[in-house]
Amino acid sequence: MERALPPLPNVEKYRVVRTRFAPNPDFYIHLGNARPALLSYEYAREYRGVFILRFEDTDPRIKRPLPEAYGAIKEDLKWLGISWDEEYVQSARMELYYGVARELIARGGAYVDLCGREEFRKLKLERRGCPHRDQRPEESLELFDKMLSGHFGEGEAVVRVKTDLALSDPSLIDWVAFRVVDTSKHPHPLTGDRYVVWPTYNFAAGVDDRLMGVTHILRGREHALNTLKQLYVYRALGWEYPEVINLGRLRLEGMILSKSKIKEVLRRSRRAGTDDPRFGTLRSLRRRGILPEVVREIVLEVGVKGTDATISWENVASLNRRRVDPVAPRIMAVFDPVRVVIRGVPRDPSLRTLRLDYHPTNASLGSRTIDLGREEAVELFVSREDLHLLKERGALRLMEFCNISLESESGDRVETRFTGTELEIARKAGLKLVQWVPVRDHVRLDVLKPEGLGLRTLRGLAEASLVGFGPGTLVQLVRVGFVKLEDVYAKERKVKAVYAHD
RNA sequence: GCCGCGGUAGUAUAGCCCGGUCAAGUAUGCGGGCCUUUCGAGCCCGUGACCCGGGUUCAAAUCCCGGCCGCGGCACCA
Repeated sequence: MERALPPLPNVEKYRVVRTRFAPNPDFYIHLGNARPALLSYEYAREYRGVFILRFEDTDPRIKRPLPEAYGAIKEDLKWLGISWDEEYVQSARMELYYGVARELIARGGAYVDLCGREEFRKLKLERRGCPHRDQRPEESLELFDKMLSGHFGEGEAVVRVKTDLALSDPSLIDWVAFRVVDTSKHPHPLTGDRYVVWPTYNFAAGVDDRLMGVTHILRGREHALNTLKQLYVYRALGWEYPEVINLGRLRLEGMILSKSKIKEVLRRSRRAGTDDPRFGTLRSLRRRGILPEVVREIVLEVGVKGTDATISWENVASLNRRRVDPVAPRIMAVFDPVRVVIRGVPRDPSLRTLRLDYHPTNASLGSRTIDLGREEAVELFVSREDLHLLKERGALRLMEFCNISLESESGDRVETRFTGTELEIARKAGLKLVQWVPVRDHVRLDVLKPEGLGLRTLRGLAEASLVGFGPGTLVQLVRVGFVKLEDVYAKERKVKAVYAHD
């Protein structure tokens, strides 16, 4: 059951509701980004409004855009079921920002400051303005043009928005709206070295929200201060600020979500990709077989709140399992395989050729046959940990096949005897039901499984029919868990999969 | 230097704005039962919590004050 979203504030003030999602394309987006994205989209839809996607790529130096991220983010949004009506890239709107800057300076709402970061900081903490604060707008405009023409190097000149020297929070005082970035050294992936004067987030985002007619902003709580900053631009230009809803953070327990940590893992581990199953990126979740509906469900459940929420992986797995269980084919696979020889299995064809459904209730998934051959002894693999069950009780039930009892065991050779096919007898005897894989016909199966911050490859064997499924299929390995197939090599009889959850 | 947020069962959260319907809801976990050729899923039953202290009130998880603990953010990142 999905919770209904609370109504947006002051919708009646606007002709149409316009919301936006504005990621920095410096990296792939993660579950945390899904919250504002999904909520903004949902609200736009609910109010028959407009949803805008805006790439905020105005820092070619520190948060340098990743060329492939633009497309990857769009892909991830589509995966989530999000579509957008308008799309913008800030680095393509530079002239617009310059125009607004000129107007703001002309109105005395901003000035060009040549004091340098440290000097300004010192003055600011004493609540004193720097000399440039009082220069005439014409002077600032002139300096601004010099900035644009490349006259100043990095750190030599900035445009500051005039706020209030008496502000108790010094970080608000005359914040920087434009700075110089040496794009000959740090070229922007889209515009190269065409621009050297770049708007800061607060300027570009603040201006764009106005220019794009955004009515309701849903963004992270960490932006609370930014709203106050942007308000000075709005006031100076006589604009009215949109409605703002600050959202708390969404974390995923046991998963690496932060960009910096992901990048660190990426640096350290050669085989890790941006969709590494340990990450909380949307592509990682997708790779692990988490359904987009589940992400949606979680985000809507957590709701439109300013409080942080930590989602437990158990919860994610549980929600996903509920949706996946009815449609995932069930296959037997064993890990750490041990060969078990079964004597005395009748050569009855109905016993030696098993026809098994892929799902107990979902008939549309079909079935497969397992041929156990006609040799005197039937040989199967079971998992080593299940061998203990056999040793403890002296007997075991091989699922869908027969009951066996232990005869002898030495080293890796386990001799057992067929004792019948009756499930009821096994039940009454309290035998464990165990999955198995025939020796004469099976495929190799490697499952990549995150364990804490590590990653392990479980090497095992699976029923041969596994190669009949294509990459991307979610299958349930009986008594093991759900895995998503990644690579299926039918000829080589090998399958690679990623562990989804229990 | 400054700004802000939060502390509810093992875990994650709802409720708090607008005090009574909260002897606190949901999910997960755990225990038990039913069902089942999985130790899974489903269904049923059960388990277990309002950080501490003070105040306001007929009544406080909810409002106020203090304390303790945890977390986040800004200052030419977005």
